[in-house]
Amino acid sequence: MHSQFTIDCVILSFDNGTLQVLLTERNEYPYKDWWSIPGYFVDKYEEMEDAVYRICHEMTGLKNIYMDQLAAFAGVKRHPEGRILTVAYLAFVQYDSIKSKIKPVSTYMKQAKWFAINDLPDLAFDHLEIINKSLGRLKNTISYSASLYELLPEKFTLTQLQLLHEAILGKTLDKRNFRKKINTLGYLKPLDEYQKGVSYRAAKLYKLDKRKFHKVIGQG
Amino acid sequence: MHSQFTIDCVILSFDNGTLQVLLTERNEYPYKDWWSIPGYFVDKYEEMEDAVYRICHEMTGLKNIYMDQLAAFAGVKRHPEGRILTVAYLAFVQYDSIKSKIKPVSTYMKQAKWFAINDLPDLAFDHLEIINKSLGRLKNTISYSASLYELLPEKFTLTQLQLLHEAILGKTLDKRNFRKKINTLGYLKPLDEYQKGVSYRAAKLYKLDKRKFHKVIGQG
DNA sequence: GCAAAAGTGTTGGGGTTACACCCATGG
DNA sequence: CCATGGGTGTAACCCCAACACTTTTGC
Repeated sequence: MHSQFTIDCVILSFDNGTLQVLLTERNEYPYKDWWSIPGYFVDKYEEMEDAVYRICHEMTGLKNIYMDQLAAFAGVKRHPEGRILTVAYLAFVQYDSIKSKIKPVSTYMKQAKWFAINDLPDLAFDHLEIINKSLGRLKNTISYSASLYELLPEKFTLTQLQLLHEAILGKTLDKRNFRKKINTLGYLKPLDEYQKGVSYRAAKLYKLDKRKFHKVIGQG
Repeated sequence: MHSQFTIDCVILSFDNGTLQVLLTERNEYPYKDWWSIPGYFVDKYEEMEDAVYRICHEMTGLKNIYMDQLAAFAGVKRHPEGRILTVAYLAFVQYDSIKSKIKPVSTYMKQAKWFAINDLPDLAFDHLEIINKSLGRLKNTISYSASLYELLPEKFTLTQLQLLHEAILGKTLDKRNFRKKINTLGYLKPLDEYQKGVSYRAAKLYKLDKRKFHKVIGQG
């Protein structure tokens, strides 16, 4: 028995210099065979915080990802079978580590697939609007949120981090200034490891020092 | 005929150096005779943007105030008669100009009254949580939002503006630095008018130049 | 004249911007 | 040896924080 509202999850990632969003192909009416952001009805006695994890898992196969509430959407005509309110959530995940795990558990979705944010298919319901709202949120919370680093591999190069910032902000940044700033932040740990398999000078790898991050951000 | 979700309005104001929130005394069960933030059910075919104005007017007598969506709240136990999701909205209004107009239109509320944010009565439902979330939002959006100035009279002194910032940020600010910063903003218009009825040097009055505000903020 | 708040500048430090070349690696 | 991205410093400027006294007014 479920309630009369749904949860939809905007799951963003970063690959190839562009932001990616995880979409699912619907296997049920309405909007059968359309791409949509993963979502479903909340159970009657289920807290939203629990529902969002369950639904994300059932629709995409992904587990244990951290989601933030984005907004409620309740346009009278957003759902063809009568108004259904949805609460949208936003999550960041790193592309590579979960690539192979993406597969709907529920038969409600046929498949799940990444799409570049600039090259989306037609979307079910008002899901385009929801995605656009997510991008605005991302722009505002950049650099205040550890979850930004969920978008990158655990070990990343400074160039990857810069490309991510550029993709979010929609403008190019100066390499030297970017690195200077990164240094002053104090919560990026340089590793004694380097990129592999590239046909040019291998870049140093870094990782987020979560301890220090929370110390620094907690105060600022 | 209404839907199965409600809208609740956090209406903030500023008077006497402290933030104030407008609460309504409930005249119906559940939580009859309790103080609550004004809210009610959305009609089945009513857009949220319309509902929020209607509900605000019916419960408080206030019209034409601008509201922003804050978040959805849907705790299983938040409503004693079964889970009811609410979408909370946030508005700022200036205290003096609407003091006399505050009176519920609907009999669903007995009265509406301002409370200092630091001295709230027990509240119905999860309304305390909703108010606390509003204050967090206010802190984050300070100085980016023209609606901040809805909290002040149309003509205000720089000291009033400073006290408002201090109330929101929860710390004192340096007078000279504050004024210097205000000057650089470029969207506060000094008037050729002064405070009246004070027993000390009368302060110059200012008002927000909305034209310039949108020019400046639109770019930054 | 006194109480109460208005109004006003300067300095030092920290952060941001603009800008260009050499280095290491794989093919 | 060439193509590709990795990595590095300095100077000008702007913004922010710290700090105290004089002015105006009503009573």
